[in-house]
Amino acid sequence: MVNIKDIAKAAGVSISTVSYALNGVDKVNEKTRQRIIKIADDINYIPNRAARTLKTKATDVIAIYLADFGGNFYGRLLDALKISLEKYHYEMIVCTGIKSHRFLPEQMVDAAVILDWKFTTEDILKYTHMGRKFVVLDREIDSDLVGQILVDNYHGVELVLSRLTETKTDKVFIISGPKNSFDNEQRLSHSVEWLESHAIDYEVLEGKFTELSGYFAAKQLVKAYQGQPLKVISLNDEMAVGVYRYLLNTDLTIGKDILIAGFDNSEMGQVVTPRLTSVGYEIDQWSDMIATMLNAMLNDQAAEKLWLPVHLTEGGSLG
Amino acid sequence: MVNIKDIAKAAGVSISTVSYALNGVDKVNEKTRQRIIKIADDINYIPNRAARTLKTKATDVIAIYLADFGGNFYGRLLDALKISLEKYHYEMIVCTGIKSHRFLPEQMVDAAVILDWKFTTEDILKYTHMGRKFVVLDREIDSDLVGQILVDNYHGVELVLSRLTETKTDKVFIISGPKNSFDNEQRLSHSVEWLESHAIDYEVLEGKFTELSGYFAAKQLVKAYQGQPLKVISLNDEMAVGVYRYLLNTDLTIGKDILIAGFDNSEMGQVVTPRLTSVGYEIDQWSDMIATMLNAMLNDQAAEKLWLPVHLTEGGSLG
DNA sequence: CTGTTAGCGCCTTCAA
DNA sequence: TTGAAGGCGCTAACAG
Repeated sequence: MVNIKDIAKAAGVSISTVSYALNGVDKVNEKTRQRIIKIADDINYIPNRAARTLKTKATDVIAIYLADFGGNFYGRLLDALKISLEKYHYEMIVCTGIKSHRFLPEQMVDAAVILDWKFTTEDILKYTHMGRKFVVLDREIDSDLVGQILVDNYHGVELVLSRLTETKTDKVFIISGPKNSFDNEQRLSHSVEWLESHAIDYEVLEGKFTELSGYFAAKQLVKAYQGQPLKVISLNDEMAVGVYRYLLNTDLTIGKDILIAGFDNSEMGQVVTPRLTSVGYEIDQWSDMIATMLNAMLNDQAAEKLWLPVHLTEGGSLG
Repeated sequence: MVNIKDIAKAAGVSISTVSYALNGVDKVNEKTRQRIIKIADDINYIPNRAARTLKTKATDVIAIYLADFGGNFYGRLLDALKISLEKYHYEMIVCTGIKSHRFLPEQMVDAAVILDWKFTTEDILKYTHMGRKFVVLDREIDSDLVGQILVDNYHGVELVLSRLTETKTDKVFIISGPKNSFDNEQRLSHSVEWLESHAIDYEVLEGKFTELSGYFAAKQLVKAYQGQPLKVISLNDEMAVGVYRYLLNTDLTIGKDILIAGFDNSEMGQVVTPRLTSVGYEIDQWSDMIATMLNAMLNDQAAEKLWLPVHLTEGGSLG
């Protein structure tokens, strides 16, 4: 593998001159720089990252941690993050599994974005004290050293429930998600709080954030139907779509007999009829906030805790 | 950040003794080894990966390259690969984007699995000659230095078409996928060959491997329907499910008026009614083959070209 | 403007 | 069984 020494030899200069030339340090004659660059190019020189990292203590690589690659929700965020991080010249890698957490103390990556409930807060704090930088998207941490950018689920719940209960409401059905999901916990607990404080009855149907689990929840809904429109808040869109699908086999219709809203403003929800009313947020905005904060933190600015704004996209599913 | 030197000082030995002790080299007194290990543990020592890589020229990290994280995100394969690679003690990272291709010549990763049509064969061969190892899943390469493990689409097409044409067949509709997909190209070209060699008429409806594109293709099918069952090969399951969905709005039914089979044996296809007949293959087998071959190649054994076996899972969609 | 040199943290040969 | 020392490839003072 060709290295800086080979170039120096070929160019008849010292290795430091090569290093300066290649790194654009303004210390070397323009002509020799061009000559060196040409040679480097000709022999296909690419710097060894390990050596550079060892010296500079920085990799400019940011790792995104996921619990697993199942489901297909995080695809859009990952693609957006890739673009946002590139604006700051960071390279992105995606990791999963406990063992890969080592990359941080090993100094193989400078920082991490956490979307992985298996990555313990304890470890995050430990590595933070080793100089690694973190932005978490899936938990609240009581530390001003850890960046936090969270979907504003509180506001989202309020938007849905106040809209859903504009007309007289005896009861609201909540289709919940899996226990280990931060978003589920937030949406669920705030829904319950909101409904209790407004003295509205509710019932929780347990789901898993999958279309299939929404499909099964819909069976319960149909059973509960007694001639009056049923009001439902589904804690994500996929499950709401499952409800749509189940209702195709019945004579109940969305927007009339079943009034339902979801979260995430997913593509799926935009395609069904009537379109699903959903709490949305801008993925690109999220990824830009993340990249900007990481960049700030890597330049020794303070971490922050921010909420990602949400809005209600109205379809016809609330009538 | 604590290093080998700190441990040496704390233990009152030299750094080489520490290195031996920690790496299990059988050269150091068992008692001092235990003492050293204890100290390393106490002060939370974790070796610096850049330094080790620089010295050993190996990272034990394998990169998986994807074109993007959207659409047909290969979640199941990635999760399986993670497990298979762990058996050989390799770490896995997932990368996307042209710039991250640099990780290979930079020697940040030892090997790569390619599922990314944007990663050119030219670059793969170039990096191969620099000592990096590759297994490609999305193309055939005329080189015995590059590992290749491909879904046996030829056999898959034969299984579907011979089954589909058991009864008298005038014409077969093919719902194709996107141009840049290797699997699409193989399935499509072999379908055409097979049908031509059997003197059966065919028509290609262009799709994109998405449910929505299948939905649109179904409109064409319905137009073409003239009282006789229509025979359809969908080059993946998602599009076939799109056909199911569209037909819900019509009075044609799958398994009677429309006979359809797909590829990939996806979860979605197992849930619809009637279940979708589909060409399946074992993801775990695929990931094990990949990990085993990579491990062999990294131990200087020859690369191979293998085909992943397929089988036909019968649902009711062919009647 | 260019060269010499001292490490970064680790592994490993050679010597004791 | 342990230690000293060289070097992996690169960067960045410091000299010249």
